[in-house]
Amino acid sequence: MSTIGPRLHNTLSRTRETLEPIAPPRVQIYACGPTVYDHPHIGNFRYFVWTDVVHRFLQWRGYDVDLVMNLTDIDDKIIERAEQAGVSIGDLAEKFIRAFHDGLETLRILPAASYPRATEHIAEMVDLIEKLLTRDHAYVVEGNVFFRVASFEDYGQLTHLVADELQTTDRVQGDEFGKRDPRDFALWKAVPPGEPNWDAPFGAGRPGWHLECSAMSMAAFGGTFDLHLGGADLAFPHHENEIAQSESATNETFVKYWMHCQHLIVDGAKMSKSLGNFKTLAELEAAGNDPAAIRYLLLSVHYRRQLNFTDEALEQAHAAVQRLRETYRRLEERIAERRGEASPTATERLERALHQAERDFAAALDDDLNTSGALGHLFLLVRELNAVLDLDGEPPGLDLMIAVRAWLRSIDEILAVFEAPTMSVSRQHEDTELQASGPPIDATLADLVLDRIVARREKDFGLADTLRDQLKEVGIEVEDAGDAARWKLLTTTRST
RNA sequence: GGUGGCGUCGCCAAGUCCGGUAAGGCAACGGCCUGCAAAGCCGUCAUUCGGCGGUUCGAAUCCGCCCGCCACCUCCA
Repeated sequence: MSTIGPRLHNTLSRTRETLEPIAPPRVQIYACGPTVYDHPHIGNFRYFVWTDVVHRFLQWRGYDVDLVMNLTDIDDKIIERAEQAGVSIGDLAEKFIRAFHDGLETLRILPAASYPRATEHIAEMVDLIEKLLTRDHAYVVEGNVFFRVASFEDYGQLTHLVADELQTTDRVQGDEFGKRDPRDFALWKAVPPGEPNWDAPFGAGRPGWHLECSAMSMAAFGGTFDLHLGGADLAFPHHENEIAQSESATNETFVKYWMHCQHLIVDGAKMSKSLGNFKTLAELEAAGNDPAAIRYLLLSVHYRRQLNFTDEALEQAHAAVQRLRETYRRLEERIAERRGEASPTATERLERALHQAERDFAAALDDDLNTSGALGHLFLLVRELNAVLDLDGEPPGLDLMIAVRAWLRSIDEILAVFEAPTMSVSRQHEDTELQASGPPIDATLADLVLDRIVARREKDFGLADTLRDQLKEVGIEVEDAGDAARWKLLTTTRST
């Protein structure tokens, strides 16, 4: 690990700050997780992929990352949906927790160290409320407990929203429940009998939303920790309230660095069911999109910028991923061949490109996770590498090619887009073994690829072309490579 | 009304904090390679960064004004 940490944009100071963890090399990260009332959508996954990039990058950078992501498994929407569906809250939550984990796996998001659930930390939340009541930071109204925002002097430090300037919405007006100040928020909600509730000294009820993150982060890390992640929409009021209730209870600085990921929009507009532009990962997958292309698109735009998710952007991401994989594959092939005498010119050229890429890629990510910039530097190496691999009979030195491969593997520890499922088929034809490989397809189609190699060997180009057209019909493109053809899937990216 | 952000090549998108004369990807076009392709390579592709002023030897980057777009504003990542 280099001694100087990366610079990250801290929402608190609104500037880039050098990361200085409380107890290096450990970095404690708490990331707001999903409320499990529905299938996660692609916007959720932009955020989850980003938390993964933070996780993987800091790990790559030598930190010992301790990532905790909560699961909100009790809230108004969950209760509502469970009732509609006629299932228990637990079953509903369980179903969407599974969907969430499936999505993480699809997008190659590393598991967090733990996924604490709100319903498993009710006791800690009750303790926290009692502490706040004792310190006069909270008050009870008919079984509801509210946090008294006026009692916390620094309220608003994160988002700089001034109470008088806030737009009054119906939601605020309709949700008073006897609050003394509109800014006050529920720590504990008295609930009608019949709805799920937990016993507490101030009456049966269930916890307010903001409380769980304070309670669970404290359970994991104590009163103060390094880095708190969340979506842009959570800064206010969720995180503002977390700070207020946590610091009021502990008198400690709750979090050193806050980072927020900007939202994703679809075709230039906010994703919403009424606009018909609501996309879930499961739908995108079912439509035949490469998960790596989705991941690439989600991480290729700087996290503090809105990302416009379109079919065209997805296609472009797919093309970019194909290029990376193709170059990596060519490199592996060359390393395996080990033929030709190393050319000093090629070696020198590639060496320079590698060193530059190593330096610039890391520098870009160090500068507030500039993934777009980092990818730009990566592609400069890709071009040089391809050019050098094209110099037939004058390969770069083997050790250097191995070093380049090692570096590509290393950065893929962050990007996680190189790996692609493949299948291979072969056939004995006369005295030669014919081979073909590509992404998994139907065996009979793979057979046609082999038939085509035979046709080409026999110079029956008419048949070869017919077979190629036939395969193209079903979305498979064949690339000739002597007796070992490759195929790839034509870009089938479409979102729905 | 308040807060945050954005407007850079046909499309996507860095660069703006720390001013020095426009990364990268996709697409397109010409060439090499190929039986033909694909992939890859070589070359072409923004005298210009929403507009207008200002500061400066020099501005996409700093300052002012204006235009347009997006998001958030009390339980949506």
